[in-house]
Amino acid sequence: MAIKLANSRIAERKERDRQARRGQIISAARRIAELEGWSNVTVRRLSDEISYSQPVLYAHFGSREGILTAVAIEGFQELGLALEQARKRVKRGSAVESVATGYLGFAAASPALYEVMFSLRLSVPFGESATPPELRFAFSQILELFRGQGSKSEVVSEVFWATLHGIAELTRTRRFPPSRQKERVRSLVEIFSFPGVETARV
Amino acid sequence: MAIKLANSRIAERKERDRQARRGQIISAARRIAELEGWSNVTVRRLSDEISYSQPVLYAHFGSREGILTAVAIEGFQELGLALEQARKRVKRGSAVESVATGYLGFAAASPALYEVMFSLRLSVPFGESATPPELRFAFSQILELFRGQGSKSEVVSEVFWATLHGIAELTRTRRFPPSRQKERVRSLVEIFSFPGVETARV
DNA sequence: CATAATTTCTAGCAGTGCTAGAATCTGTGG
DNA sequence: CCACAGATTCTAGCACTGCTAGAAATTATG
Repeated sequence: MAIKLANSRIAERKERDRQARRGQIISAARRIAELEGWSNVTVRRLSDEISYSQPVLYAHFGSREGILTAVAIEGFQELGLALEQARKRVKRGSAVESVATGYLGFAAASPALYEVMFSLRLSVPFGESATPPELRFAFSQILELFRGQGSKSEVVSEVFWATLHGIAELTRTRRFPPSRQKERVRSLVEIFSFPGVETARV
Repeated sequence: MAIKLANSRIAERKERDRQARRGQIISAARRIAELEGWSNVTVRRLSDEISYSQPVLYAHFGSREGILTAVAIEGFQELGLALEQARKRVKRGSAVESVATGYLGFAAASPALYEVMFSLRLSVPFGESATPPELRFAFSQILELFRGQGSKSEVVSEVFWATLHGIAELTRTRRFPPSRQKERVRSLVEIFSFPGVETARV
């Protein structure tokens, strides 16, 4: 018994170390990507940053794409939380406006993170069951906004999300000048304010 | 004089050959990208396809990215023409609907082309004067749709474009199931039909 | 035809993602 | 404390990438 307990403690410690290293890799990847772009996130570079050899990274993530996917999922987690906050504690204006601002703020604050979340196409369609729960959670925050729209709510949510994504992407890739962003949000909020949506203004 | 004329004829022929080869490269790149993805569009592969060595490609485009940029610009040209057609000969429904359908049809028909048009960020912001005219032309087709909106027309056009781009991207990267696309377009058209926009239905 | 100019190719560099097999380190029995 | 078994980590290398200097071949001209 004592042996088994000692064993499990060692196993736990190993697992902790493992998770810590995993976190280091992901965080190094995010940092480099945000500062120097994803093309500079190479396996060799990451292995230097965490002072391990390359095969260690492959033991963790299987491939370079596996690393990017892990970062992307972390990003969806954070986006979901940000949208949840924006929706729940609406300070001024409508919930739609709050979520829109939160979404675009997220994309603008971490452009490389946002890029990896949407540039690499996960193999599984969003509608299916194998979709990462982090992605579902983030989208559910938008769905919640248009709950009162009956059967249309899902389609309206999709179009709203598409608009936010479009603005984020066209801003990130410099097709939109950043100067008019506030006016875009105003226009977007106006467009997506139907009866039944929480649009009460203070 | 006769010599000079002969000279210029030779020069012309060389220029023709040059342009033909340029076209071959671009078209090979498009074909491979559409069939096997952009990661399979390598300089070596292209040089094989056109039966020339690699340095010839660099003489034409300077870099791999130069090739992709040339393809992207060709794409904007075609998108602009497609939108112009969609806007001018509106068969049934509103011009907004026609342009939306045309836009999404273009993106769905040539996903790799659409990808390269927006994934690689050209260095120059869209608003500035150095923007490729092909891109300006394409956007002007959308601007034309909301001409009657006064000072808001530019912002509304941007948001409309963003929505189309968002739907196209989220569909391409499998976040949206393709099944509901018609409903999305219907919802989008409803949302963007203000007074003053050509919304006359047959 | 010989020479000059242009075009094209060969061969190679430095870097990439990835992996097989060697080396090392860790925990456990005596 | 030591020797061994198993897990962990590293070294060294493959096949590929974008790109380019200098050699070779082709073309046009006196």
